[in-house]
Amino acid sequence: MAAISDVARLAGVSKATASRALSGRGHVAPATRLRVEQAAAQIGYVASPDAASLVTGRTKTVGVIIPHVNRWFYGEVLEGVERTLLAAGYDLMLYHVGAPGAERDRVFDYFLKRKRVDAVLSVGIDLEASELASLDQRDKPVVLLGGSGTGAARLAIDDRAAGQLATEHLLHLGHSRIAHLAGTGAAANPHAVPGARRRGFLEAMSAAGLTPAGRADVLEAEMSLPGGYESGLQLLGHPGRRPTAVFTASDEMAFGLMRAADRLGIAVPGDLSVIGVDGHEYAELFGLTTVEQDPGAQGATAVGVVLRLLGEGPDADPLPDSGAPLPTRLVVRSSTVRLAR
Amino acid sequence: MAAISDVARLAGVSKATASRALSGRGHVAPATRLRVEQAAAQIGYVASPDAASLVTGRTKTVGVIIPHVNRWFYGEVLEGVERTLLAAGYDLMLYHVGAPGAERDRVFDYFLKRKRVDAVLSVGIDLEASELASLDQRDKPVVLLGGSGTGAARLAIDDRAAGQLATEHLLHLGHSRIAHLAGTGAAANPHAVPGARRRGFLEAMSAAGLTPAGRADVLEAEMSLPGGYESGLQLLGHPGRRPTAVFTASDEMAFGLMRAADRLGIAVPGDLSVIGVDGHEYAELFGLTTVEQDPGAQGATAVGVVLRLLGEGPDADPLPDSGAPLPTRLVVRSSTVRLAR
DNA sequence: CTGAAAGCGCTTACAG
DNA sequence: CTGAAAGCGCTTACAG
Repeated sequence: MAAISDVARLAGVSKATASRALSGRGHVAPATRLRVEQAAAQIGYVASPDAASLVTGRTKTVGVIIPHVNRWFYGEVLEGVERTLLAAGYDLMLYHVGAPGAERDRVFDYFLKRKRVDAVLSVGIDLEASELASLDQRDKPVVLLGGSGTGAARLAIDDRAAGQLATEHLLHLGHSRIAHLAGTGAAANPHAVPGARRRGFLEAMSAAGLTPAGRADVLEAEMSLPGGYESGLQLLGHPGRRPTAVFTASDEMAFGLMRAADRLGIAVPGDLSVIGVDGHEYAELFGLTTVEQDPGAQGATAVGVVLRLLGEGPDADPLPDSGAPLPTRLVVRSSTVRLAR
Repeated sequence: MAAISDVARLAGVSKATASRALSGRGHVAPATRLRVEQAAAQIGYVASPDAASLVTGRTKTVGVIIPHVNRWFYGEVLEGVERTLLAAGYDLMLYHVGAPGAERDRVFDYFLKRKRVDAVLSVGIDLEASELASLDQRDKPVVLLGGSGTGAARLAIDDRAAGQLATEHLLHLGHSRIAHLAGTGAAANPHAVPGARRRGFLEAMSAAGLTPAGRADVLEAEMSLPGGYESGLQLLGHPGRRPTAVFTASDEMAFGLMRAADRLGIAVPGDLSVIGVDGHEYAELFGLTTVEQDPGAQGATAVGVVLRLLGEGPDADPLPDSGAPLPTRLVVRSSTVRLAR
């Protein structure tokens, strides 16, 4: 394995000069630089990042913690994060973090505590105070994309507004009997994503002088297709009064709900209007109206913040206003129509 | 940042002893070990992996290269890989590798060439000879899960057999006019996944004395839902004779095809039987018959091979027979029925 | 512009 | 069972 000393010897300079020539830090005579570069190329020299990290204290690695990798939204984010990180010459260390428990503790207490990452990007995770404290203690930048947690830079769409907009769209179409399929924990934790979307729903309803008629109109389930399907069957299969429109907390839930409607012989949008949140890649094909967001771009933006906190990039580049929510837009397709009277 | 010298001082031992006590390598008196452990816990000491790597030459990190993270199959694999790697105390460095080109070269020439990973796990990538050579040169284990490439340990289902089985299932139900939606490049590269599945299809057809009637019966498209939708419209919208059954190279393609059929007023399975490959999480909900595989388990198995090549785990643990294909099974649901006569 | 030297934080023969 | 010393492969003040 070629070391920098080999390069130095071949180029007839000291290790220090070779290092400077290759890294671009410090002044080196152009002719010398050329000789060093040729020597390096000749023996296929690649610097050992570990050795460099040891002295610089920087690993050029960002740790990404994420609750699912096989869910559309997170996959998109991850792809945007990876692309942006690699373009900046950074490695991406991936950590899948589930529900609180031993495995999760291990990620925080062991993997993230070591000096292996320069920063942590937390995607869609509800960070507990102790976890955030443990990260802060390391004195490394922590950036949150979605999820919840206080004290770190956080980027997110306005989930409450998204829920409100989706609901208002349905109200605007003349619906009044509107149900909501919320994500798990929506009622218990009003500040996490499911809770915020649910609040938007409730606020829009009460602003319209409508209160969901009892608990039956807000069901909680996993924000996945099966979650939407199961809770959809529960909602639509009930012999009582049926809603004419449903706002689901995610597009995947909406797909499940549509499937459930199909099974029960309920036509969308004839008998039932459906709106989701996300802008899932399948939404267009299914004609799903949705409040769209761009997870890939969000991942790229979040990495941009991480990089700036690490002092990379144009010096003067200011941090984006993390107070401003990430963009969303209403995309109306065929799943929502004016209520027939 | 606490260093091992701090631990040593606090425990009243040398750095060498502290290192041995903490790592468990080499003999240390039980009482000494206890004192060192308490000292470490007291100051929250965590060893620097970079420093350790420098001397041991091992990074306890595996590089994973993958062509998509936001496709169901790959997401599942990645989750299985991540879980298994973390359980073994390894970090996962993620590299998204696309079509040949500058970005892809950068991953091989820069990121993977450094001494940062102990092994490389390539998931579903068709590795070129030069790329494989570049990895081999590093003298690190390389394991392939799916995809193609020669000279490295490779785990995969038998894609040809999967294509054959799917086709035979349709033949068995009395279908003879059967079309195939293949993945991109199937005809050009018979040894990569799309090509192997296509070969299985063609072999089963000719064994039954049937030849697909011209090119129209084998279309190529992206192995995604939109790919299946577009090529499905092309196939089913054609005014000529229509197939009574279709074998799609993936479940996601099948979903797209079913959507296309729906749009054209063709009933599944009444007018058209459909079978896919994968065992996608949505397959059950859509009633899709499929040749199921378990990507999560495959990822875990592949990591097992990597770990054994790295000398981890029970010594005597033999390598699994990489000649034997990974398991698949036919799951019959409502999308395939006997041809009405 | 260049070099000699120190040092980043560990682990591992080598002695004892 | 334990310690002193060397060294992994770099980078960075410090001189010159």
